[in-house]
Amino acid sequence: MSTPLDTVFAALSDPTRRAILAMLLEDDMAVTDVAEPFRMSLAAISKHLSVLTEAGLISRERRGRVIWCKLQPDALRAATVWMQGFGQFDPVDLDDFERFLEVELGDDPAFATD
Amino acid sequence: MSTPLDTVFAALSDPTRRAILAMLLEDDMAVTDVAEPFRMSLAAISKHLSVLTEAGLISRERRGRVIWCKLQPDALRAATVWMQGFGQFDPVDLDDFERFLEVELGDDPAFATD
DNA sequence: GTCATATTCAACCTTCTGGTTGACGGTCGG
DNA sequence: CCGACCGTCAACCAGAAGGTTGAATATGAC
Repeated sequence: MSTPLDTVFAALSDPTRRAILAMLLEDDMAVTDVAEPFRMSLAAISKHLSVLTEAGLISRERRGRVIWCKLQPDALRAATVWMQGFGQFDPVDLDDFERFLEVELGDDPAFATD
Repeated sequence: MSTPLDTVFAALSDPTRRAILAMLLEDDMAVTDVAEPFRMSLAAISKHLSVLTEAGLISRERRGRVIWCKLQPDALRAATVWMQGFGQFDPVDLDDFERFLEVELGDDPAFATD
C-alpha cells in the first residue's frame, strides 16, 4: 500500500518531472511539446506524465488528437502541510523561486539547454 | 548527478522515514530506540537513517556506545521554497499537523501500533 | 479510404531500493 | 581481559524505477 504522500514525494524526487511541472506552471501543454526540450524519448516522457498523473499533480485531457497536460497544484497541499509541520519556514520570495527554477533546469542533465 | 532536492524528496517518499522524522520531532533518539517500534531489522533502520543523513534531514552523533539522531529541519527549506512556488498555500494549523501525523503513523505498515 | 500525426503499450534491459541475515568493530561494565 | 550491547558493513535477493525500441491505437486532414 502507498499513501498519497508517498506518491507525491516520489513524483517530486525526479528532476525531469520537476522540470515538467515548472513548464506547466507557465501554461497547459501538449505531450509532444512537453517532451521537446528533453533528451529522451517521447515514451519516457509519457511515463513521467503518468507518474505525475497518478500523484494527482497534473491532469490530462484529450482534445482531438492532442492530449493537454494541466497542473493540479492542489495535490501539493498535503505535502505542504507535512513539511510546514516541521517548522520555521519563512514566507518565500517568488523572485527567489524564479531564479531557483532556472538553476534547477540548468542542473537537469536530461533538459537540453543547448 | 543528483541535486539536493532529488535526495530530500526521495528521502521523504518513504513512510518509514517520514515516521522516523516525526519521532525525532519530539526529541533526539538513539538508533536502537528509533528502531524499536518498527517491524523490521535494526540494519534496515540503520539504512533508512543513512538515507536521511545523506539528505541532510538528520545528523548522527556518537556519544559513548550510543549514536544519537537529531532532526535537521533546515534541509527542508529548499524543498519548501520549491513547493511554495507552486502557490496558494494557506498557513497551516499545527493541530491539523498533529492529527495528520497520527493518521500517517497508523497507515505505515512497518510501524507496529500493536 | 488513406496517410500522417499524437500518444500509448509491450517487451526488454540496467540500475536503484528496501529488505534480509550473519559477521564485524567500538565501547562500557565488572 | 571478557562478555554484552550498540550500530554498521557485506553479500544477497526481489521488485520497482527509468530508460530504450518497435508495434499498436486514435484522431484529423485530404
